[in-house]
Amino acid sequence: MTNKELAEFMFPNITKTIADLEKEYPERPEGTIVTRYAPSPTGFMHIGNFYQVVVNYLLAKQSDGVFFLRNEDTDQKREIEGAVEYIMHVLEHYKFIPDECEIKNGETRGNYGPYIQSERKEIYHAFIKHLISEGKAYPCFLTQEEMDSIRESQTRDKRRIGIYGRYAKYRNLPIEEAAERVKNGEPFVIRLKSEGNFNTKFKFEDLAFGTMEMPENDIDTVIMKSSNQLPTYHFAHLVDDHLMRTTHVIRGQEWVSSVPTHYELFKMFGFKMPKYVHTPLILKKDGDKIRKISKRLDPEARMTYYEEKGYPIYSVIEAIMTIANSNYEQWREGHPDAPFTEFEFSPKKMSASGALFDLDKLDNISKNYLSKLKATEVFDLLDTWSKEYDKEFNELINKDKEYTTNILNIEREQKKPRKDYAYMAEVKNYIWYMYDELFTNPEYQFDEKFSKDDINEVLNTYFESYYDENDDKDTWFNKMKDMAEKLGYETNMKEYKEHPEAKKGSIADVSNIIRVGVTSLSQTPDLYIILKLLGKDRIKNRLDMLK
RNA sequence: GGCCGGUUGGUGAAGCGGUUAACACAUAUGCCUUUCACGCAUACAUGCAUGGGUUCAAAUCCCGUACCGGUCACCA
Repeated sequence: MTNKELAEFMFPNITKTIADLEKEYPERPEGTIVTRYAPSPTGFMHIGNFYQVVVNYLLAKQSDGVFFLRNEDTDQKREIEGAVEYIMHVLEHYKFIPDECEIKNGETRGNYGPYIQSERKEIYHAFIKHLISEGKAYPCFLTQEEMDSIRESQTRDKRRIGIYGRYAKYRNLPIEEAAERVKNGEPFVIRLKSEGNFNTKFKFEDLAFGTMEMPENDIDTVIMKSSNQLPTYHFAHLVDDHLMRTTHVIRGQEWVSSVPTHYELFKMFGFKMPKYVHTPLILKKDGDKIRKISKRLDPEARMTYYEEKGYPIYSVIEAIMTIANSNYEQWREGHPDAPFTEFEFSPKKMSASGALFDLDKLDNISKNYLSKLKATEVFDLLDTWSKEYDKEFNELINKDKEYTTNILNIEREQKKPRKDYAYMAEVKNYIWYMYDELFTNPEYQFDEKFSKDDINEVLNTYFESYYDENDDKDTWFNKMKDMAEKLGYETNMKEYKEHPEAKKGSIADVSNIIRVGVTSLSQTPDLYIILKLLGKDRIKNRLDMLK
C-alpha cells in the first residue's frame, strides 16, 4: 500500500485538489492588505481582543484593503451560545464592520468563504489528504494515557516536552497497519510528520518585534482532531489564511511560540507566509503585582464594561490607540478632528512588553472628548445609553428634552468648556438636582458657620427683593453684591481673606447659601445659569421645602 | 525545565552612542475665581533592573545575573 492509497482510503469523498481550491480562491489584487479578526466563539470579547480588532481594522483601512471576520469554531466543546452575536454586536457598536463575514443564519459578504471554520471541513480535508499522500502526515493512535506517561517521563528526564523523534510512535507505522487500525474504528488524530530540526534555527520577521530567531519545529503537531475531524488552530490558520489570501495576521503575543509550527506548515506547502503582527498583552496592576488582565477578576477587561458605563466609542478607541502607538497622542494634538484611521499606524511602534490599560487615562480622554461636543450630541448619547441602562432616567430626560439639553449645555460650547463626566452613567450624578423628580430628599450642604436665621435671611431677601431672572449676568451679580453688603457680608474677596473676622461672611458665602438653598449642593456649575434654568416655579418649590 | 520576549517615574511612554532623560495621565501646591470644574504655573526618575565589558563618552552596543511575562493540549 502506498501513502497515496492510504490518503484515498481515509478521505474517499474528497475529490477537490489543492490546485482546484487555489483556482476557486484566486489571489487578491496586487498590494491589497488583507487582515482578519478570527475569534473563537468561547466567551465575551476581551479588551485584548479589541486591541487586535483595532489594529486589524486600521491596517486594512489605511491601505484600502480588506478586513474580514472568521469564526474559529473548531472546538465545539467550548462554544458558548450567543458569543458570535456578541462579537458582531461589538464590531457594529464600534463601527468596525467587516468587509467580509458570515453570520449563522445571516447574510454572507465576500467571495472567500465560508467564513465559519466548521463549514470548511472538506477544504481542510483536501489539504490533509494531500499531506498524507505525500507521506508528510500520518494517523496517530496514541491514547491520552500514553501521552501523559510520555510527558511525565520527559519532565522527569528534563527533556523537551512533546511528540517528536522517538516519542512519535506512529510516524513510521507500516501503512497497511495504519489503514487496518483506521478501518477497525480505532480513534486517531492526524499528525504532521515534521521535517524540522530543533538544532537548526530560522529567522522570521515580525512587524512588531522585528527579526526573531527560533529553532525549527520538530514536533509532530496534531493537525486534525479525532473528535470532530476538524483541524486544530495551526492547520486551520495555514489553510484559511492562505486561501482567504490574508496578508497580515494580527494576533496576540501568546502565538509567537507557535510560529515555528506555522513556518514549517507554510514551507511544506510552498505557500508564502503572511506577515505577522503579534500584539502585546494587556496587563493590569493588582496591588503591586502586574498580571495579565483577566475577564474573571477585572470588570474592565470585558468590552461590556464600556458599554454599560456608557463611554463614547470614540473614547475607547482613542484610549486603545494611545496604547497601541505612543506617538498617537501627539498626532492627535495636531489633528484634533481627524478620524483615527488617518493616523499612520506603525506596528513597529507597538510596545513589545505588555501595556497597562489605564482607566484614568480613558476618563481623561473621554472628558476632553465629551466637553467638545454640542449639548444635543451629548443628549443623544445619554438618550441612547439610558434607554438601555437606566429607563427611568431616560424618561425623565425626555420629558422636557429642551430643558435637559439646556442643562447639558451649562458651561459648554465655549472656549474652555467644563469637563465633568467621562461616561454616561456618571451624568446623573452631575445633573440630578435640576429635576424635581430626583430632588426629593436632599441633604443640604450649608456651611455650618451660618445659623438657620442667617440662611433664611439671605434666601428670603434675595428672592423677594433682588432676584430677577431677566437680569444679565453682570447686573445679576451686582445685585447680589448690593444685598450682601446690606446684610453685612464682605464683597471684596481680597479684603475678606485678609480680615475674615471683620464681617460675618463674604460674597462667596452669600452665593453659596443661595446655591445650597436651591440645589442642596455646595458645588455646582455657574449659579447664574442654574437659577435661570430652574426658573421661578422650581425655585419657589425648593424654598418651600426648606421651610 | 526547554524555547521566545521584556525590564526608563505612580501609569502610558519618548529617546536607538554625547539631551537639563520629551510628552501625556495621575498626584501635590499655588494663581485665577461667588463654589466646583476649566485654565494657567510649579513640583515629582541624583537616574533608565543589576553586575561586568567596549568607548574619550552608554538608558542607548556586547556578555553574565536577577526578576517579570508568554508558550510547551485532539484550546484558540
